[in-house]
Amino acid sequence: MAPTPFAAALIKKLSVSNTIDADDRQALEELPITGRFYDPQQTIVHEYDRPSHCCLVVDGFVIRSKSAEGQRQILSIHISGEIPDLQSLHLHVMDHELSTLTGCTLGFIAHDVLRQLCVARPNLAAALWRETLVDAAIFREWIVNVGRRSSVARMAHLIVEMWERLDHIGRTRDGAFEFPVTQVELADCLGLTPVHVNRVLQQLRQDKLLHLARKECNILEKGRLEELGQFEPTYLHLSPQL
Amino acid sequence: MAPTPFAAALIKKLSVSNTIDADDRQALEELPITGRFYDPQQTIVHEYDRPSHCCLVVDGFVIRSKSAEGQRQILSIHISGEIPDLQSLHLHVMDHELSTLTGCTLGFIAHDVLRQLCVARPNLAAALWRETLVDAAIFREWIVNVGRRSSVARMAHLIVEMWERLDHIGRTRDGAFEFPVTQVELADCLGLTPVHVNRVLQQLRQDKLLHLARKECNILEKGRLEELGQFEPTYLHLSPQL
DNA sequence: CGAGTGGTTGATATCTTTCAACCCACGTGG
DNA sequence: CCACGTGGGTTGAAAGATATCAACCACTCG
Repeated sequence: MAPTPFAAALIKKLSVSNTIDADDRQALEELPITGRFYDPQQTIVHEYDRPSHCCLVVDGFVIRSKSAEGQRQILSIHISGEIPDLQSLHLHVMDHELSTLTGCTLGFIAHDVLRQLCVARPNLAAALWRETLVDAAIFREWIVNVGRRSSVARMAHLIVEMWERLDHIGRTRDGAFEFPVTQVELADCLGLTPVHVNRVLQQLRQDKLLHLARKECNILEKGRLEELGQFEPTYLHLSPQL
Repeated sequence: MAPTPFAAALIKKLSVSNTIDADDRQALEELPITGRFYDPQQTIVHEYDRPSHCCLVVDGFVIRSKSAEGQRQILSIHISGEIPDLQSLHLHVMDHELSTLTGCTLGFIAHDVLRQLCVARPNLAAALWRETLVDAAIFREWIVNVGRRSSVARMAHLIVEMWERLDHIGRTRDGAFEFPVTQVELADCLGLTPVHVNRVLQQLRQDKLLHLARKECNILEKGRLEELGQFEPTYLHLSPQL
């Protein structure tokens, strides 16, 4: 059986932080996944839902979010190969919303199937657990980001994080990556106002650190951006050894 | 064998959100755990450490934190029965610091032992995985807290969260609970300044919602505090059904 | 061509921080 | 038993960062 693009994305992403052997790989390739295309800005799973499937991102950007004081806070941005609602395997009620940022190709995997997989292949169970732990590590860093960094540093940190994660699955090209996000959405990631995001981006552009426009992000000075955002990649755990 | 206070705390906490049967319970009671007392403000595990044991909180308060722009951000507060560095089972390098807030009785469990337990008792593996997922859910709520809520709402939310979590393990008594935390530490939880925390607390005291003093927190009007902090308990997943 | 979405701008308001001082309770040592 | 040192809490004035409001601009799509 030829590997589906679904399994391929999942395997590629899992392999970044986990050791996946041939048998694991085969088990993943045989996983029944039903695909579906979603338009931008669509809700995939609502808060309080009790999903029976997990959602695998194959293409596009997916976000998790919840609201407070009428404003939305984006909790995480998910990219190809990730399973943003993997937690629903053990946390039955959704405590936040899952939606598409851009048009997305998604694959849905039944919870039962995943549970069986975890029993049959403990190594994959550990890998999936680990993925949720990396998720949590990123949440921690986002707490620091909105809690303790200035608006410019926040933006710099977010951009470098996205670059690092996308780079490890081969979705960057010389300092640039596709990032079709509006300033309103950036504001929702960073706990800022859209107007202020605009000004922050102008400053970063002026300082020749970053150019974000037309669904594309160009990093001009990665080193200085990292410094500005105090970016320290340990928390991404981008290697099976870490 | 009489159950140690270590196992007892762990079982009590796990039972809040998980279904633990008699065999599970026995397996937990037989777990080799070495106890140790820690003074307040001591580091248990440093950032970049590679721990070989997990740390079980039996008594006292433990925090996870990391720093940015010279300021500390507290990421979570852990209470009796929790294992704050359970993630180190699969994430080998610490991306943050673990330390005591108060004097603490801690129990240390070797990673190997926990891994064996997960293999031998899949139900406990699921329970532990679930605990790390609840952790992540709390991180998400904290992102919302620092990202989108006003200083007063932040404080209200934090206090109600602590009340709920402590209440479920029987550590509250009529609207009050032990909470030996300084204003500086609260500031580090909420992404605020100690001075501002002081003013927020004064306002909450004036409005007769809350009185926090002498290591004790008195909740005067739980309903209005919840409203003020927009507290919605789903994210705590405080029942095996959720 | 017109509507709509996303981006930009300037003026002003608000919230939170900063800084510097002061107070109070507690514990310790002379 | 008092004097002092210390940690935590409190206060006021001023500065700074970010939010708010209300326009306006520039594409793109139909």
